Amino acid sequence: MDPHRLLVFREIARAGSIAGAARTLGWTQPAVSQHLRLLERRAGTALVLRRPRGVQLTEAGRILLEHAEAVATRLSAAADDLDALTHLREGTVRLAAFPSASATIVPAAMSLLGGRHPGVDVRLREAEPPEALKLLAAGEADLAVTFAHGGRELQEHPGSEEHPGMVRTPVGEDPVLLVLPRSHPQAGSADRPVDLRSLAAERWIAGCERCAASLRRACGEAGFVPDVRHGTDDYVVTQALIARGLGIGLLPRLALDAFTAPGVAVRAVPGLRPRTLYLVHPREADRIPAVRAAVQALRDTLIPAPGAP
Amino acid sequence: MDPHRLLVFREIARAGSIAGAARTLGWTQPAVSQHLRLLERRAGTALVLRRPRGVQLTEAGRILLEHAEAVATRLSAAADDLDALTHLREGTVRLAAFPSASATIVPAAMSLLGGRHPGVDVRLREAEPPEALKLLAAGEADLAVTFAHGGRELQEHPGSEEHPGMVRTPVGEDPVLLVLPRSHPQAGSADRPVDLRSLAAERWIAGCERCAASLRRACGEAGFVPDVRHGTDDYVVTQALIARGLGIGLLPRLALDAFTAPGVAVRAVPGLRPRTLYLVHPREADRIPAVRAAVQALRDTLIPAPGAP
DNA sequence: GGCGAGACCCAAGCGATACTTATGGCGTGG
DNA sequence: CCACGCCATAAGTATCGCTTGGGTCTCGCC
Repeated sequence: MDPHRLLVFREIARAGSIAGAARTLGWTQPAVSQHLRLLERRAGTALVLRRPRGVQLTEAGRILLEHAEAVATRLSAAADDLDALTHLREGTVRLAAFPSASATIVPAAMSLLGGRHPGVDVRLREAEPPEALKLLAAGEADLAVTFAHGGRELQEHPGSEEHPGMVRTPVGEDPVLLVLPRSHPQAGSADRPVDLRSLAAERWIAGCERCAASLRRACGEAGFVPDVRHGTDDYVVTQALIARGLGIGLLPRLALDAFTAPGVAVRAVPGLRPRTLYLVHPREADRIPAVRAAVQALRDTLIPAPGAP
Repeated sequence: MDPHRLLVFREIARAGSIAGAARTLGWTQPAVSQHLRLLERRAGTALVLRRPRGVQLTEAGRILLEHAEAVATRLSAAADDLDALTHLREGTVRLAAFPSASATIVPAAMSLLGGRHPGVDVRLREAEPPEALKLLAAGEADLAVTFAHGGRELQEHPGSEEHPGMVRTPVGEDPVLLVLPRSHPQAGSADRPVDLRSLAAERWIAGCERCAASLRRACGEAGFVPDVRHGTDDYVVTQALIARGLGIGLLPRLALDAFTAPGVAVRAVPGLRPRTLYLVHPREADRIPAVRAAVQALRDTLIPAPGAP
């Protein structure tokens, strides 16, 4: 049952004649006639009776016409659905982002995207970079916002981040700042830069594995090994510990944008390498309009930062 | 939205890979790949993401797959329906037949057909030949059982029976018999043939227009003009009048097979031309299996008359 | 760690399919 | 009665679609 012939048959039935169908199709009459002939041969029964003023459907023709109409309706619906997706009247983007981004730039980008394409549905799942990459690989997310410590030239060992088939584009840097208790001797005079070497005797609070590694590397370059007393991924917990004088730590600016505890002071440390922010998605995912639009919204939020709050 | 490509896409989705779809289709891999590429080009969005172990559907692909499944289901249902019609598991024949046939041979043929093909639905509409031909021409009947008076060589004027595009095949002859009251002098001695000339003084009861014309022609050849007193199409009415001695008449054997009044006698008249029975249908209607089967059942009932009651 | 297997893409060639052209039959209406 | 509309058939041609023979990439296996 060749569906193309079925649609030609539908035109014959609608026009009431083979020549009429040929006109609406922009074909010649024998072309339509041959389609009908082959269709009747496969069917094993006459589908129309040739009458002087055109053709008349047989019982088989009437039944076939119902199916043809149903097929045509489905094809039209499919085209409509695809059109809605390509023109962003519909669509879904499953976004995975790490916590401090999920609290700051991602909501801003989602708002921007929602204004541009109200029909596009963005679903956020908060996930640290390694987990976000797993979600991408498993097909459970379309787009991930990740970060990596160290400057752009200092990339970590391949194999962990180098998921095959994923493209990772840097979209900005997030400076790493020193967080101290307000009562700390170096908490005042925000203009004067802090030398990391002056903090060799401090007790430290580290974050996740990769953040702790970044801390150790920075301290190592400053000539000491940090005395890490506590560890937590959560930047609210980190600041609560710092505010109580239980240690000091490094936090990226995005985390501090999301939340800064009243009892802490924030200072810049020259030479401290920022973390790099990335958008990651499967290689061909940028051919999905909704993903492309989400990428654009995130870039517009991050790169020129025209109206980000 | 090319439906053929849509079905290829369904195979890709089902197999989970382009190469797998190619295997089930018996094609090479690039063939399937090209179909997918064109489909994605027309769609304006990626339908699958190429992954190491095959492909993974995007949102657009998942939606398209639903439509593809629906189309495939419809196509399969269409093929099934056509198969049922061609193999006579289903089907409808709208039959038009004149009254005396409708009471005799048509029920027998319908019974025969019902035994051969229980799924075929025959719908009988009783109609005199001119009306039956109108039903055929209007497409409201598929097959007509008609008759024409006069031997096969003596056909009436064209234009009335010569409906264009209709084929008329003779399927038997129906002798015309003389019907007398039992009290009539010539009612006895059934073996002796009756000479029409001996009935010149009788009062006659005529049937329909064409039957009356047939009567007049037969009497004219016998050398007299019949004294027609009454007229009716109904062979029961005719016999009621005859039984009461109100006239005599000619009736075909089929009518007498359907009903013979107790008060009448039936005699053969040598030289009286029988009426010819015909099956009529549109030229191509014999390419409709159900019609062909109905024609065959009617012929089997009429021609060798193996088990006709 | 190099290397084959599997999956995919691209470009080019060829063959089958499908549409066109040309012609004739049939029925209807001016 | 002839001209027109509708349909069928046959042959030609052009397009589409599948194959062939390259290549890249990832994974898994020695």
